[in-house]
Amino acid sequence: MTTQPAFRREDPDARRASLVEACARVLAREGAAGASVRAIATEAGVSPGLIGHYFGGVDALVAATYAHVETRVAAALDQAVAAAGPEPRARLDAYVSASLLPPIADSDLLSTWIAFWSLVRARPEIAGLHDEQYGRFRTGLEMLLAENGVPAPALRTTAIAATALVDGLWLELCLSPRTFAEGEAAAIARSGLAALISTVR
Amino acid sequence: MTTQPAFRREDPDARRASLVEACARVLAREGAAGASVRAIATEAGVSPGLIGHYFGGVDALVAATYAHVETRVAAALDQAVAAAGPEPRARLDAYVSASLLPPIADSDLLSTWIAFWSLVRARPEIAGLHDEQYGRFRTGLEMLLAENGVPAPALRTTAIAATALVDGLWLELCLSPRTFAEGEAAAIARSGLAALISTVR
DNA sequence: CGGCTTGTTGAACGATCGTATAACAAACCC
DNA sequence: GGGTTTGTTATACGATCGTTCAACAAGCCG
Repeated sequence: MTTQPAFRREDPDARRASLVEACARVLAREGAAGASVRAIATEAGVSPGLIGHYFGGVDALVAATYAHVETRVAAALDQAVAAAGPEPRARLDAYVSASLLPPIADSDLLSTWIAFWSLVRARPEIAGLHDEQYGRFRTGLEMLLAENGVPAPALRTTAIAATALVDGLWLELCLSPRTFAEGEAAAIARSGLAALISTVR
Repeated sequence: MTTQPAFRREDPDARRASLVEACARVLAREGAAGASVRAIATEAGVSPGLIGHYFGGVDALVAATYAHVETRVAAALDQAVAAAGPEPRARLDAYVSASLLPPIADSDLLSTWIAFWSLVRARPEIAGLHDEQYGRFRTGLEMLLAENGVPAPALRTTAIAATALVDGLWLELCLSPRTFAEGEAAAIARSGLAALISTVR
């Protein structure tokens, strides 16, 4: 009889990734209040001490989880835009629609965002992470708007308004999906965006 | 020498209100993670057991705090609209501007909102509270939009878009005020709203 | 003034929190 | 294979969590 190993030594990056994914699952299932070191470690099938070993604390793990999820969202949006073809308007619509349809418009994702927002308010050093992420989204949108004929002077404010429109819809859609019919939020965002563009062009 | 009373018996409603206000202060200062029974009781100058006595648990107190803060916000918005005079467009602009200027656009308020959003996700029975309040806001906005010539068929979607625009700006303004110049968010919201209206009228 | 009601206290409870750390063992090198 | 490294486990620790409850006393009523 061969005794199987009690545990495996994983590649550090793979281990970190699995902890991040476990954290995201716990946040989605139990909310920010339930995302304890023990709960996350159990979810990852790992000893509690390992979280301290890799991240030093829960807050850093939550921040890393947010960064990871945000990266995935950005990648999904980029892919949606790329798949929309060369037409500027189709690209912009694809960006907005993808933001408000699964898998990005997902209640579970909101849990990660809420946990991170709590951190932004409580830990000033984490606020910078949010500013970076928000700036990245806005810059991407500015490029799409420029393609669509929005003049440079109006680019910043139009992008801010469009981001707010999409974020506000996304938030409400995640908080109470029953408010909207299938795909309604995306449709509202598309026509709202058209209105924003047409008056500034 | 007269010994002063060790405590006072307060009117139940007054006591509830003072606990709610203490909860809001703790949420603003320490965030959702720091809003413990003991912290709130200390903030209110009261024994920990009293929170259980009046609210039965922390979650119910947070929910009551959200309801209270939301009522104050709604009252402030109503007052801003009333003070704007009879002109429909001025009333609508007043509503939007007040939403994005102090005291409503206040980082401290966001803490209460975040704590409540966490509850909405974790406690299904609390989700109804959110739906009610969101519906109230949207209905109020629908009336202002109707005054401004938005036709009935477009009322619902326009109000949803406008609410999303304002909420998205409010959220971002509270999370990182440095992104915006003084009053910039309100100005963006006003012109964005003008765009939404003009294309649907 | 004396008794009653009950708002309020403060301590105690068990559970769970985050972190630190000693012991173990898996993987690697020589 | 034996020795070394270090990823990993498991436990222990003190702090803090939410809740409960018996005792106390403030205010009211007869």
